[in-house]
Amino acid sequence: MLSLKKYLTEGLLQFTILLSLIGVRVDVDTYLTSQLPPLREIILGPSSAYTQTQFHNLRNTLDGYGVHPKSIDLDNYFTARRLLSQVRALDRLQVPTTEVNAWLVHRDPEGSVSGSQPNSGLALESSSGLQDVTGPDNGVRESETEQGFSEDLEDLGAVAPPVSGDLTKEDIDLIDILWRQDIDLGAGREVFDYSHRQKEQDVDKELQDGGEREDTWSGESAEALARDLLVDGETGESFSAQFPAAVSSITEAVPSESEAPALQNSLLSPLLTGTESPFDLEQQWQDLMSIMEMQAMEVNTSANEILYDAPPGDPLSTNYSLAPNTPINQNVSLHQASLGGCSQDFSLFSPEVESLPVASSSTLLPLVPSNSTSLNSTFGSTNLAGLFFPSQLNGTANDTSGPELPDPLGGLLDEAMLDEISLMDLAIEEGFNPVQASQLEEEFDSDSGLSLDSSHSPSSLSSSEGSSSSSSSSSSSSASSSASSSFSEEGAVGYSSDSETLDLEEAEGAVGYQPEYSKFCRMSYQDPSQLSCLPYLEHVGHNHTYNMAPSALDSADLPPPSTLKKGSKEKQADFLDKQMSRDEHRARAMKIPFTNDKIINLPVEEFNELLSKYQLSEAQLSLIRDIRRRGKNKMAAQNCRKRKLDTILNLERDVEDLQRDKARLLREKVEFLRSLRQMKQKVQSLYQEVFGRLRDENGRPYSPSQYALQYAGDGSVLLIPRTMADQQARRQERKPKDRRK
DNA sequence: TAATATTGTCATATT
DNA sequence: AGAATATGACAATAT
Repeated sequence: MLSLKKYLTEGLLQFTILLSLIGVRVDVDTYLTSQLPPLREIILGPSSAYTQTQFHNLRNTLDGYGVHPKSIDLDNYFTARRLLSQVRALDRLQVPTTEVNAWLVHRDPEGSVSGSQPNSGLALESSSGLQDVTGPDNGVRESETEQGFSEDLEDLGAVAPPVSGDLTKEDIDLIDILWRQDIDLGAGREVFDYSHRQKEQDVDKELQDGGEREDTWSGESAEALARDLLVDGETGESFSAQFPAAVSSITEAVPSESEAPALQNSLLSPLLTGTESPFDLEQQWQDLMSIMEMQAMEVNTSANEILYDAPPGDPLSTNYSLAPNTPINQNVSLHQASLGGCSQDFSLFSPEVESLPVASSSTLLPLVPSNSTSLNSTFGSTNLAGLFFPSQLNGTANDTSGPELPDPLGGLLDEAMLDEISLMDLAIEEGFNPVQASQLEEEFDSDSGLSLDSSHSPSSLSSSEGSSSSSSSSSSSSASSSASSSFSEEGAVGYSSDSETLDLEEAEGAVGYQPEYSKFCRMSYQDPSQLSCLPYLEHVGHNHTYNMAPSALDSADLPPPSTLKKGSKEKQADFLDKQMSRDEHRARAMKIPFTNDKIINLPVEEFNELLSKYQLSEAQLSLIRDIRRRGKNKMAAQNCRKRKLDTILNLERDVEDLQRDKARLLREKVEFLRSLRQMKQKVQSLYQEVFGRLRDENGRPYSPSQYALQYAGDGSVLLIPRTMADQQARRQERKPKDRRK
């Protein structure tokens, strides 16, 4: 048996956890408010309920255990889905619909940029938001560029393919599992929590059911990846054939700003011709992305590394690494001077790299230490990438660790998230099955926010006093499916027999139902079997019918009279005496002419009427009044305790829901980051594509060190000298800094 | 028998 | 003002 004290204590702990969770929420909200307004509602709903919880409003029914009204949960579910779809929408680059116009606004044949400002090119590019993706930049640098990227992406009209969804699911699942673990480990109360056990059973089911989903994509994606990799004959760039980058029109502006249709064709033809249908391309992209995601997951072994430090085999993550130094980046910059900003990203597309994730992560880890040779061999593709890109570009991209703007996304990876991620890593290390995880995630999502919704159930609110209502507390009571069992267990005086009708009466202080109470009470004591419904209430089977008249007990509690013979009558009487409450004994001693049941449960008027019918001594009247008072208080105490218990259980449920929400938000956050990474890569690739095909009036390619493409707000792309780009970049850099200070 | 859990009772506050 | 109810604290009882 579990003690109520323990329960209370646990409830308090849960409440504390809840508060802490709320604190976390603030952070999350800050990050996601713009994109995810509903999240705030989801979280605030339950939290607000706690502050306003009033026991008066709680139903005293223990029913509803295991009952999960799903209304709110569905909201959460759909909200999450919608948000995810939005995120994924960002991921889809539909370049074909984008019109790219390259204008040569200003020409600087002298190449002063490269000469006077050797590193300016880098700075410029990073500021424009392109370079950071490719470069071995550290976290700081990356952060600065990221903003520009997202904006640029929006300008490009990026739309998300469902591809990323498949990839991220696995990750999400893993995170989910971790979270579940966390919850399970932290929930000591589960031992006696009936509902909790049910949940656990559900989880087990989920684990069993969800084995089939994930296996399919990984293998296919690898093939698709290899098949999609192309190397551009002219530039040497390796890029994915599925690359949706279909530039509808690229206009090179000569100094006179006249269009050059020839260039347009030259640019577009290679991209558009020979590519497969858009659908296939997207599918292939999905596969590719999925592989990259998988790679990232497997490579990451330490909690903090997962997003912040880019593991050697995870080029994607390098973009988000907060740690200044990443082994692979260092190696690249030091030993492969030619490695271009984009080269690293493109390395992902190389079959070698792709094959890595398939292998166990252990193979990758040994490479982490600054072992240039191993890295080179492992990431041979990077060498190729370096060759593909002009040296100038590479040089600029390589290492510019100047004062950079903090990555706007960097804030997303706060301490809390680190913890979460670490958990995820642990789960991975412990051999969690991604397939199961995915399955869990599905179930998990569907269940999230259950209690939240239930807390808002109208019926519960209307129950007692309209003045204030604690949504959380009322939720459980609203579910009256198991009302009968719980009620009978504690012998609760008809209070909760009919939650709906009684509540209304109670609100008005009506006592009309009380005459029924004795019946309920008797029945409840009569039928101990019902007590077993709730494990922690089994003990309630004791007969505490102190206030019940002996006559009532005779009919109700005694075994069949036939079995009792004359000799047993005395025993029976003794038994009855023992069964009687103290007040009943007193009443009998005082020869009270009516039952305690009536004394206690009769309405005032009837009670007074009853008293008037008899000639009672002062002592008798006093005893009757005490009996009535004590009896009512007894019921009140029972109800009070029941309400308290409900409140605690509801709080516990709310905590679980909040934890679920937190996990979900975390998953979404990770997914956001992942999408952003992918988008940056795509934009970088597109940039290289477009820039590499630009030709001046003499048919010669522009030098990356002297010119740069710049995205305009209207979606167009301008070819401008790096000097100008540099200036603009600086301007953009300062603004955010100033705002912060 | 000790420890724990449950229930009853009282005092008090609230409705 | 009085009755009913709620609730914390403690006692009594049961397991």
